[in-house]
Amino acid sequence: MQMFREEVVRLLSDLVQLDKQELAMDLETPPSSEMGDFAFPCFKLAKKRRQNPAAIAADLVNTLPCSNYFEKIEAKGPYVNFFCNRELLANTTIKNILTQGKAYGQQTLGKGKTIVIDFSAPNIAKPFGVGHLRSTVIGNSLYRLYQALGYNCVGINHLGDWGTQFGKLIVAYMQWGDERKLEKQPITYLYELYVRFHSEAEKDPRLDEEARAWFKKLEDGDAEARALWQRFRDLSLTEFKRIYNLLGVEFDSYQGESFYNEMLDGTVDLIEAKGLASISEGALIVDLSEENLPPCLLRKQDGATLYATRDLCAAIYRQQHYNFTKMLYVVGADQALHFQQVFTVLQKMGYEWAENCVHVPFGLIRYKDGKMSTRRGTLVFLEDVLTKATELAKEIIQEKNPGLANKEHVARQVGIGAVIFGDLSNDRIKNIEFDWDKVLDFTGETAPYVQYAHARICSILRKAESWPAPYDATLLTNAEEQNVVRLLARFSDVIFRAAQTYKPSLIARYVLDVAAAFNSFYHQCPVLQAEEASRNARLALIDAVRQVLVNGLYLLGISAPEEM
RNA sequence: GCGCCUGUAGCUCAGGGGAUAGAGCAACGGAUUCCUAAUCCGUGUGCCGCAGGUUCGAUUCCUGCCAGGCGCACCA
Repeated sequence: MQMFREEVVRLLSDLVQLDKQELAMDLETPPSSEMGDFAFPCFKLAKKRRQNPAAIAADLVNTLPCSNYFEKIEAKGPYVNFFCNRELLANTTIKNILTQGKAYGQQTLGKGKTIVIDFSAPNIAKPFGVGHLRSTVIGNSLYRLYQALGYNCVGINHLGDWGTQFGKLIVAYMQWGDERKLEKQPITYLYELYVRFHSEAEKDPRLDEEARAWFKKLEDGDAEARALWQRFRDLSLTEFKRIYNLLGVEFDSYQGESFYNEMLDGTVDLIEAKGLASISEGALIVDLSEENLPPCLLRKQDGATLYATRDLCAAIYRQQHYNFTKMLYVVGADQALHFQQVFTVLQKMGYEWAENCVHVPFGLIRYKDGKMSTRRGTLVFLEDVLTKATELAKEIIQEKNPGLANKEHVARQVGIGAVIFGDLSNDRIKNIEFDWDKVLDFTGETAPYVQYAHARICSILRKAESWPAPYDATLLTNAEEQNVVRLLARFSDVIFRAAQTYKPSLIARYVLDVAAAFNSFYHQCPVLQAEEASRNARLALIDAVRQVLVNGLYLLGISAPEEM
């Protein structure tokens, strides 16, 4: 597609007083393929030349030189519409996909640059709820998107393994703890203790004080506190890794908040040395009133550090350690202010790279009656969701394709794929109302829809005798074939835009479009039954679709079973 | 009160300042001697929250208002 775009720019730039950059920006995709592949709007020229845009469009069409890239260039109202040479488009697109394979769509513009992505970051000793799914799958997808652009990616799971909550947990465990229960179902049990702590603390505020004291002890290296903390952390991490394994998510680093414990004093000293810190109401803060922000708290009255302190410390450490050109924080939109404060403090400290830190926010998962709360115990466990989705997928397989080998495995791919896709298919900024019926719906705009298209293609390719064979993609000129080809040609543009806007949803939408275009084609055009030349061209086409679906689903962190 | 985000079909949502605003779900009707019917085709629905502004052109950008969500000092 790029080569066609460049050709349009080349053709127009001789006739139009606009620089090539601006020209390329102005090019549009017409609303319907009947209007061509590229459109150049003449409104800007109309102003410059003080002439009717439609007249300019007509004029341009007459004076444009010929090019074998386009089979037709026509004026339609104020637009000049370019129709790609169908044979050439089909031929280059299919050839590119089939020769590049998994690499199709990838670019190299990030070569030599490092991007740090901070995502998932569940809290130790709390169950992995559906709320954490968002950060995990969005972050994972961004990781893969930036890899596809050639960046060196570092995925960091900034575990919530430090903070006052451990004081609470230690108090709760020492008061009501049961060794055997902990052994048996660590996370669930720790969760129970956590919920119990909060309900009891409402009656007895002294518990909160005790919790704060124990966290202080933990921070000061108290052996008893430390041992309990280590135990909770190890048990939790084991369970998290099981979930990540189900989701197919990996990290380059599990350095959580606790990792920075030893460096915190140094960070606070540094901020003080720069004259940015002050005491307010007994706490150590960075005043941000100049920036119109509430103060950033570095130390509580009791001297213990806070979330912001650790994030500042971590950012500085990561810059030194990874020398990133960009760092993404995939964290809920409810923490927007926090990141604004942290980034502002970094800026005040004189770090120019602060501007390369980006908060990638997303909406909350909510119930009909409100936000999910770990404290109140109104949490849906992610593992339950994954299990139910997998079971449902298995039932459907049992019904539709009882002879399938590997049912278990495929059911997991489909069920979990559906859950991931459900999260990724809409703009991340929107809140999601958690609804079992929707999570467990596999029809319409879902992962199974895309996976099914892929499985069908694989099935045809399996049945095709004497394939691969030489093919002539220039035969792919009918409407259904061209629709598919045009979409396939656009893949790398979509990857670029999705990465640039941090929106995996664009890939999800794209992959739906490709699957839909294929399904239309499938019902309209026979492949195996077609006369030989056409058969081979269509086999090449669907093989290309298969590859793009695999690559696209991969970018979302979803697998593509060959049968389902 | 201040700040950030959201408002598009009955529901859930797409929509790169541009041409006639689109999907899925739900409803109804059709398609399988043929490559997986988890599919496809058809039927209709919109003061694009409201009011101004910028622009040749605004669902898209700006301002104000309304509604909902979130946040605003010792939680993360």
